[in-house]
Amino acid sequence: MSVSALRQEFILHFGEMGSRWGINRTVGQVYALLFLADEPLCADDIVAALGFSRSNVSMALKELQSWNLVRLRHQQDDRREFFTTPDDFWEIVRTLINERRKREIDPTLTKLRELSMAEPDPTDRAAHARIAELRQLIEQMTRFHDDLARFETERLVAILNMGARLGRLVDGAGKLIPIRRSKPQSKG
Amino acid sequence: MSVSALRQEFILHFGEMGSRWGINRTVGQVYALLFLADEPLCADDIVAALGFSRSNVSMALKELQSWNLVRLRHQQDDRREFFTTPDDFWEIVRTLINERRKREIDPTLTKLRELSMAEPDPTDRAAHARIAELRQLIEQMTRFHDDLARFETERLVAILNMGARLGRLVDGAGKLIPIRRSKPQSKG
DNA sequence: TGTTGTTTTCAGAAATTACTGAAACAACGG
DNA sequence: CCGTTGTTTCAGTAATTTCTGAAAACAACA
Repeated sequence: MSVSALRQEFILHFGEMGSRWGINRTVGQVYALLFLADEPLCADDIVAALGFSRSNVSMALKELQSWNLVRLRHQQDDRREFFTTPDDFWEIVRTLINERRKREIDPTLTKLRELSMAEPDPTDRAAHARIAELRQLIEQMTRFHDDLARFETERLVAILNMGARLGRLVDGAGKLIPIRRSKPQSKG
Repeated sequence: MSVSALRQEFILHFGEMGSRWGINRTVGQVYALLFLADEPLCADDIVAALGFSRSNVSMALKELQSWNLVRLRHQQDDRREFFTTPDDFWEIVRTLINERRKREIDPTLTKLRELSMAEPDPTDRAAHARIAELRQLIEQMTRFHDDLARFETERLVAILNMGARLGRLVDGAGKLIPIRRSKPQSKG
């Protein structure tokens, strides 16, 4: 299978960026190919298009599945497995954020909770406090993420588009400006 | 220099997570050590604490400087360079986001802009459209980030703490709900 | 200028990660 | 049960990244 110059360049870019994104070249290229593909592809299509070994493609697909970045499809009267990426870009964004959080943040949060349990040695007073502060910061951010993740896409996009106007909700000292008839609130 | 059990565990964790975060073990451990340190450390302190070679520590410090994650300090009557991490956690968060964006997103945005310039081959119509859509999505998100990045920390934290209440600003169809007496606004 | 204390560079060694081909495995139709 | 078609596993190899020690470069100063 031949790949147009446009696709080629996109695919190669994803391959190169892969290492920065925490995936390898093969995974990056396979994802890019599927992302642009006009119809679902099977493993051998991918081998034909990219020239990796069959087993490498198999590994890459497994990795992409573990990231929830591809969907598996079966076609009528065909035993082969076909793969696509979701059509909805916002779904892809959500998936990426969730998976990265799972891999890059959650294990550290667990560790920080564990560490801030134990009563510190007197010489570690400051370090212990700093660990607790980091834990609180991460908890605050993940709580925010949990809140946003519940919104439907429309609402998220609307908030995104508010951009700088969000600042008007809050005064410079971090106090909420009352919206409609709710009571003013001060921060923790 | 000996390191307490608490610090040790924190440092080892950062070393292990390093590869997921796009830095290597040495860089992760050096950062963790500095993060918990009660006072600025020089390169030899780090060698003594972690047991890496002097040159490896030098590389790691250079890498951390390229990430803007450490501050360089000089002490009275001492030629050596001492390093610290910023005290302000939110500053660290901003730095991390900025640097990751610079490394993981901006190059791709540049590439996508380049690719969506060229007039596509007829067979690439759909792929071209998908690239353009991806470009727009990333532009929308980076624009949002630019907006938020201008806020002072107080304001950001207040927005973070609003969490789920942000959803009330916007109705289910993505329309802004008028705040106070401003005119209703519709999106894009 | 030379001396001393420091940081940086760099070529190669060590460790890790990515990739391959061959074999094992699974599902299905005769 | 066998053969066909497709997927996965795995041991070994290739490629890449990390780390080191030695040497070079640098900066401050007598």
